[in-house]
Amino acid sequence: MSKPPAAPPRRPERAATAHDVARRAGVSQSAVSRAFTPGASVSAATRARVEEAAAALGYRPNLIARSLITRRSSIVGVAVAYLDNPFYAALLDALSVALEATGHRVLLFTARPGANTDPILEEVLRYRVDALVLASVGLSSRFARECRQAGVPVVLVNRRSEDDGAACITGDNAGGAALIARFLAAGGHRRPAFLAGLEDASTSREREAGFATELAALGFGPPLRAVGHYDFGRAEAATRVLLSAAAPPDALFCANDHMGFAALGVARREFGGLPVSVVGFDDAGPAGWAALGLTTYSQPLRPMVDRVVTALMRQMLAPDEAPLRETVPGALLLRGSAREPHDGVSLQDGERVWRG
Amino acid sequence: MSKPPAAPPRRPERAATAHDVARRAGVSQSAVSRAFTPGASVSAATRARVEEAAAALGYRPNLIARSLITRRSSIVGVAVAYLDNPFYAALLDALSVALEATGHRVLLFTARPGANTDPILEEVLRYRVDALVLASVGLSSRFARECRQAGVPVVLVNRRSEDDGAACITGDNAGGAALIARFLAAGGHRRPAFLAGLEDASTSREREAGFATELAALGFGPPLRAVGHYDFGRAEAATRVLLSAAAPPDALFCANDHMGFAALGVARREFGGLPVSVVGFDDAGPAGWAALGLTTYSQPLRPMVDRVVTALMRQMLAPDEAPLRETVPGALLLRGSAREPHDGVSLQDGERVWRG
DNA sequence: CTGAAAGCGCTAACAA
DNA sequence: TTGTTAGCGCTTTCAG
Repeated sequence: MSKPPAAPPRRPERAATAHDVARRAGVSQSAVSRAFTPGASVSAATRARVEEAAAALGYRPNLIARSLITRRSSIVGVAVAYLDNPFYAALLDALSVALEATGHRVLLFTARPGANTDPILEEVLRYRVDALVLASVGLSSRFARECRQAGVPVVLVNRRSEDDGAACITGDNAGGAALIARFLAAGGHRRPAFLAGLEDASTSREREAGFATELAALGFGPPLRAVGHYDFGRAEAATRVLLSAAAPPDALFCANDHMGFAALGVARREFGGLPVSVVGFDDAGPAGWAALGLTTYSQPLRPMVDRVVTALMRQMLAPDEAPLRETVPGALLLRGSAREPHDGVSLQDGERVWRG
Repeated sequence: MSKPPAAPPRRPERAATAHDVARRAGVSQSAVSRAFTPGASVSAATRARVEEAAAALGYRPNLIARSLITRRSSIVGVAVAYLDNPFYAALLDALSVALEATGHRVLLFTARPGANTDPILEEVLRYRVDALVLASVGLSSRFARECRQAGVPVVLVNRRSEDDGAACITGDNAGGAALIARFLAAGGHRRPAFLAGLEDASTSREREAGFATELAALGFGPPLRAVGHYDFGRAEAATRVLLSAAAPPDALFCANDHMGFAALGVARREFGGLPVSVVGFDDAGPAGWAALGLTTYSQPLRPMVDRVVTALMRQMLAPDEAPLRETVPGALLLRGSAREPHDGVSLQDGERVWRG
């Protein structure tokens, strides 16, 4: 007769607690706590016994319980819209890495572009996050006040808030757009057009204003215009409308790269005979792919993320100082999707750029 | 004399607690708790008084405290590698939405491709997450055991684990790769090549095996081969090597779309004269962009995410049942980057597909 | 350096 | 339906 197979190891009813470890190690529960607290004063002997018992029991300190008492969760709430836009995916990636380096975790909230984000933010505050980062997500002034009252620092990325209680880190929307206007003019374009994102997004508005103002200064009339709502399909449709016009534009500045990719596809596949320059904004990953090659004004990821983390830390350490409001300069990267002026092209970090 | 400006409202030392609300509403603290618990029995009158007091004090239930006692955090840990790969960005987006619909939040962990993920997972378990989703991230068998002991369901996406304690949801690696082999053969290609991802990733290995096996069955010798490590730059370099050979391949099956985009760029920009078909795997967003048009075998996002959520729920409700292990079938989407056979092309949901 | 004791803010029996 | 009571697992004084 063979022995019956051993019963599978029953999962314990509950995870081991500091108490269990203490009992097994023959020390007090607070000794266990201290053994797992970096700076605490524990003798080597105690620590060793605790560690052994902890290992035997598979003990893992409960961070939930810890944050209850320390009132710090080490969690940063991050709300992102447009995760299908590679720029925001990359931003989230970089942000997550940077926050992990400061000992924080990311609690992710995906916001739907049009929708009201207040309920989401309401929810995230219940988790007692240490801070909030909103990437291309709006913040109502009511909610900004609530966050201030709750003592939760807020950093907006790529959005400007009316409320000055929140830090804002943005790319150089106005400057970049103006540079693009000069670039297109210098390249000999006569009929520039603008493809807008969401009408109520500060990014799209600032880029359009910068573009139109500079064009006017250069003696152009108001540019042609269509709205892509920061949506790929709608940007394709808008591009079709623009290029089908009796007098189509010879240059198209898209409010972001994501729409630029859409415009590029339509221009190349459906209007192949028509020479139209396409310029984007962001320098999202695919813009640099050889198969696409989208000329674009960059929002440099690393510097922006660094600023976000700095702003966060500053507000956590000195809540009474004014929040950081910074504009991070980018560069106009020449990738081939737009006809270029003869002058002003230079090399920077291996990339061809235009300085004007 | 004008009055001095009113002092800015001092942020309260601490957030209001259920106790504060109770005192103000003239009820017990547990009444407050019940007023904020969906199914609890509270009279309309009590609820009204509580809600009023809560609103006045800006009270927000502390979810940390709640999870301490309920032992459920409503948080799912999600570890993702390759967020720069649009497929995984979209997967995360869809997953986040699906989990929010089931009342869960996503605690995000970004894993670096090569690195050991155990320390990260160790950390995430301390947050007492209700479950763990690993997207293209490995799970050591030691860690799989730890999760089982801790009672934390684990779902792997696009990874197979040796350990059968974790649920696995994958695309049809073998079937898709075999279909691609038949597709290329039917299209008249003579020298197919394979661009591998990471050598130790189950995705790349299964796709290569399926491809090579089917080619052999069709009478081909072993395909040419290069390794791109699922990295854009290295995939470009590998493509260059393949296409520079004395007898270059006339078709290139890339282990994923991300490398396919790299290959497409190199093939089109650097080897324009050379007719080489490129096929990917995933159907990542840009594959469908008109400007790129990558023919690829899809891993359908929604069905996969649905399965992930199902697997998660099942393990949370019935921890003793065997975890789900499912392969989600895709389709070979014809986007123009590969020469096509005359026969077998059909239409499905507005997409041209090849069924073989 | 160590242990005892007092909570963090909340939920969940249990009586009333 | 309500209030009372006892913790969830941990950190943090405070004595010793």
